[in-house]
Amino acid sequence: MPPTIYPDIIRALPLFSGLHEQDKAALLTGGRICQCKRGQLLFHHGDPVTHFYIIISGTVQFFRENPDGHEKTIDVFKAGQTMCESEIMDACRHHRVNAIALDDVAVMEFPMAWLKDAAKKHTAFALNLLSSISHQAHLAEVEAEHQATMSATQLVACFMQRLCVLYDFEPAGFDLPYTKTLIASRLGMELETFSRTLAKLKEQGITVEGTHVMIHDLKHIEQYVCSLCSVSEDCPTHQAMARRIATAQHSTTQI
Amino acid sequence: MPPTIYPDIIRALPLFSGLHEQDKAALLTGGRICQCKRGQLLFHHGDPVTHFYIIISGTVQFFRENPDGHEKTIDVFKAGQTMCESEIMDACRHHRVNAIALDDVAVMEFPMAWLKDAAKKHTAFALNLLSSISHQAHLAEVEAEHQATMSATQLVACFMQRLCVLYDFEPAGFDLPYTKTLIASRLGMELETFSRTLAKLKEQGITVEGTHVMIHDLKHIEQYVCSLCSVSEDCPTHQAMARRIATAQHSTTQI
DNA sequence: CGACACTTTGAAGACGATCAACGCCGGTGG
DNA sequence: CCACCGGCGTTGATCGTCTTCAAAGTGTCG
Repeated sequence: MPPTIYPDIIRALPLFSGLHEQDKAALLTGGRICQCKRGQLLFHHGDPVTHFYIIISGTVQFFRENPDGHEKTIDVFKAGQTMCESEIMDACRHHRVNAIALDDVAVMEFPMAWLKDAAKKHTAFALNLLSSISHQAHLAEVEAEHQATMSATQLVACFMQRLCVLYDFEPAGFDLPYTKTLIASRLGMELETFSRTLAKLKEQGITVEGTHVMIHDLKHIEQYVCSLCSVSEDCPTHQAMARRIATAQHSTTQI
Repeated sequence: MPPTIYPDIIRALPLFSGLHEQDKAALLTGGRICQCKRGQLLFHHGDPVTHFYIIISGTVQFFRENPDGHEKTIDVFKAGQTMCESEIMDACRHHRVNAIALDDVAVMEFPMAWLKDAAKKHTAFALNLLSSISHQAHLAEVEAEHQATMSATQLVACFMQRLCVLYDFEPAGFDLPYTKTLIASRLGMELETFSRTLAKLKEQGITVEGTHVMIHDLKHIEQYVCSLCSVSEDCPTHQAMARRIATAQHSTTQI
């Protein structure tokens, strides 16, 4: 297969950085591209884990149901993100969540053994994988801490910040990339609570009208949200936001 | 150095499984044993990350302070557990938490580069590390979900279950391995809430008197706590509890 | 015996969940 | 073209849960 068929988003993945071009090309032949229509389940909670996935385009939701019918969104993935690496490396045999396509999705899927073999064969790949999973672990730990200690308002403010970093949005004005229902479920709160929280956020300098968000005072939000992690140099979200704050100061005082 | 000086707890670590004895011995020469008195800080939030640690004996607490003086316990580690591998592999330069010795602690510490080199040199080591960090990530994700969806009572019941698995306690009767203050802080709730929760737990079949805990109906607790993860085959806590439940059924109906 | 850390208990208040009603919008079908 | 519907979001009222503040009980150790 000519390597040109692989989207740039895959070739540029940090997971493959440090590999020789020919090794990368050889690895990529192990996967196949797979299209999912909006609403299609990629896998169910309880299904055997069979593949590692890289999202080429579209959005995938991980969620779990508990018997009383409630659904909790575990995470939402966009193009360029990978799925199930930790399930595979943890030797976890069955999926712990449901995965559903929120819109039309293209993923590249690789058999489970491919991931383990790639890590065995290429030291660089193994280190990239370690780095990526370590980072996942960190995010999850921070999330657990936030859920345990933050108010709903803080959680939402924090989420808005992270959105800007993940999607490279301009904090001064951007549109929510998915529905409020989904965001509320992602943050583990009720839609009603989320809705009311948006009003309170105005006091903190975040205006939300419809799907449009404006963060007026980045520095204040930074403080409001992460009084928690006062030493913030290592938090990528904070680093990215700090860069934006610095940039904003060079431009007009009020955007 | 003769390998016999290394405690069994280190030689038996899953991290070293699959390595040749001589490789393992060579690796172990890269570390040194380090004693910490009760109350001593192993490192501060914000300090540069310098070492990977394996606990030989004693208990270490990870915690974070936010400006308003509140402390949140991030995690508590016992002998046989490792610390800071994900900070190192995530290329995180500064510690994200404080680490303090809760009692007299012995750790084996290895320079940061040792961990990366070991992963580069030994495929088996890299895979063990991947497995261990993936597992950490999973635990953190589950914890985040629990914090977002469970009541205080459920959180405590769930914690009691995990204690039994981690410390190999007999659910029918065991003593809490650390103070209630610490447990409350670990679970992200106030001591008062924790204390009141213990009374409510009686209704669910868990009796707590002083530091002594008795779980009367394992099956019921299993259901009460993890109505969340109805497909539970993959959760090690559930597996371990399931085994205990099965065992309990072979003995007297009422313990 | 007193100091101190740890824990329990009570009363008040804040916060989020829940239930219910309604507004908005896009699509479908008559 | 309009009526109807379903998904989405807002708003209000109420209730239960957890936090907060305050006081007092328990235990250990010098």
